[in-house]
Amino acid sequence: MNNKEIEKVLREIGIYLEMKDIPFKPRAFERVADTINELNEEVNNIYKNGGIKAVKKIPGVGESIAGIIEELIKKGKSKDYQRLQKEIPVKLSEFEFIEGVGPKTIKTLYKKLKIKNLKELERATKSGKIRKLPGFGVKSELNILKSIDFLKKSGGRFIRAYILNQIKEIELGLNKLRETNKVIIAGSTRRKKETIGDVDILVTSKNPKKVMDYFVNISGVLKIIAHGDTKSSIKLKNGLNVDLRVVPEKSYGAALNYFTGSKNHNIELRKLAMDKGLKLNEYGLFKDKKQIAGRNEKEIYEKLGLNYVEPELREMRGELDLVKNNKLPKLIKVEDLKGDLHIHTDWSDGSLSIEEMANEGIKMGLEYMIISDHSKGLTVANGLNEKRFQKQWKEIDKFNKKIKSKGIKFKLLKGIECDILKDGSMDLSDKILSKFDIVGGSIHSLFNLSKIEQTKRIMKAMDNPHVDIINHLTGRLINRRDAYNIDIDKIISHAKKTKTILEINSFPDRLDLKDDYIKKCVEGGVKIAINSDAHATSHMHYLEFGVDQARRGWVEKNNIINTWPLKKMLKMLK
DNA sequence: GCCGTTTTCGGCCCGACTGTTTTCAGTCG
Repeated sequence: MNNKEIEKVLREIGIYLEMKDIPFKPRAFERVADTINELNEEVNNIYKNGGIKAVKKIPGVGESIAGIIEELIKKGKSKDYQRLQKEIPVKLSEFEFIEGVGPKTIKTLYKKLKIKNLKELERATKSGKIRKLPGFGVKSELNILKSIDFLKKSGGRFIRAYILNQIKEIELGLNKLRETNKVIIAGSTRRKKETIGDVDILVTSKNPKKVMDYFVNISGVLKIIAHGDTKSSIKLKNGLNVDLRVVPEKSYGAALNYFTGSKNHNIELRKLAMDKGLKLNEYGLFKDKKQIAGRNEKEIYEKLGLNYVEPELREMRGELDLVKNNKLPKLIKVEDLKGDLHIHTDWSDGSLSIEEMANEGIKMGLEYMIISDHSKGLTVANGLNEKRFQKQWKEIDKFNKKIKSKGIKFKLLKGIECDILKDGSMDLSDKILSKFDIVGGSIHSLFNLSKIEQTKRIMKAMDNPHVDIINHLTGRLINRRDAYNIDIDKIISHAKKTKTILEINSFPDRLDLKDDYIKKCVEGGVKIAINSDAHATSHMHYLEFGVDQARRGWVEKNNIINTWPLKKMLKMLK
């Protein structure tokens, strides 16, 4: 069983216990499910290497849950889980995205109407049976129906980079209001997560009602979910939920901290406050009834005896242990990038010429760019053979000469995105690969090899003395395609051994490596490049999202080779 | 069910909003 499956069972056990009104236990299961969701390592491996003792070291896992996990790994099932399923045979996962329907409601629906899945819920809603239940009414029935309708149309999370402009527009509108003072996007958007479930906006204002009235009436609203004095929530036509909170100025920092999350980071902060005899909520840090901090985030951390923690780090991945010793990383910024090592042109599947792409790089203030078109194996992308590459080099030389004569400090380099073939050999010969300034290797075929084969394939490519970088290592497409099956730890340690650089591909639906893997690279001393993989000039600005991803992986400037000046960067290659 | 450099027992983060009630349970973040 993999982590996702184990997580699901534990989370559902928690929901079942909640249905049965059992106190505290649901939280215990939920907590472990959250932890496993964010775990870097497969629980399966932890168990294989260290047995049940190692499993118990996972925070929140004790005697009982460790037993359940062992059972899941050994037998693929859990007696406790099965017993609960038998008692209330409901497809919990189908109800997950129905707004306003939680454990207690699911239980009532089952007990009174024998509703076990979404289909039966929809039928009952349409026949007006729900409104007759105690505690329900016409409105709750309608809400459930709307929620089901919506789920059919969309579902899932949004890629942050693709909806950022829409969010910024809402932010701008709020900023223009006379009644608002501070306006800031909090939540997972501020933590720069690759995908976001909803948007949290925070506003300070002396006239919250006006702000709320404006907000629920902005254009593009499909439905008003809540409309209160200090909190409102809307659903936009594309399905995105946006929450707005208004707080007084003196609570701005506390509220920002609270609504930035993550939830687990906040919970730990509150516990820290409690240890000091204080209370932390979204209105401030309090000693008895007196507010001692909360105007800004920094003073809250300070009063808790901590340095400021950047939003990207607030995921309970060890940041609160490190911050106590002043050992948090100094995160990379987008201005630190001096070059882009992965650019396509109309020589293969890009849409613009070498010169057009290069000019955009100059405009962005980059000092160098690698032209890295596809190799011949990728025929769908008009990949280049040796002859065409040699022709392309002449054009690159010509451009560099022209630039130099104009006195512009910028250089184009000769690169390639070379296909890694099934057996790990490269699409072009070593002889020609040796002539490029920089060689990137990519997998564009045979995504479904076994874990052993795929891992071997990539490791062999790394062994090639000319392959400097592995591009988009795991091949995932967010919301569309899973990563290939690889042994990430083995590959990262092989990258270190062979001095191969790993790419953070900045394309919003790739963002490959993902943050956990980036953190592993940093910890393992593997060098990284942040590249745009641009096929048009607009894509070149995606570098920003690659940097965001890097920051979530605890990356400092020094970990990234394209923060170095050209000469030094080239020295870091094989 | 989990956890502990005060604790192996007695605590467990906290508040807003809705829809149903007529003081509150359920949900959400």
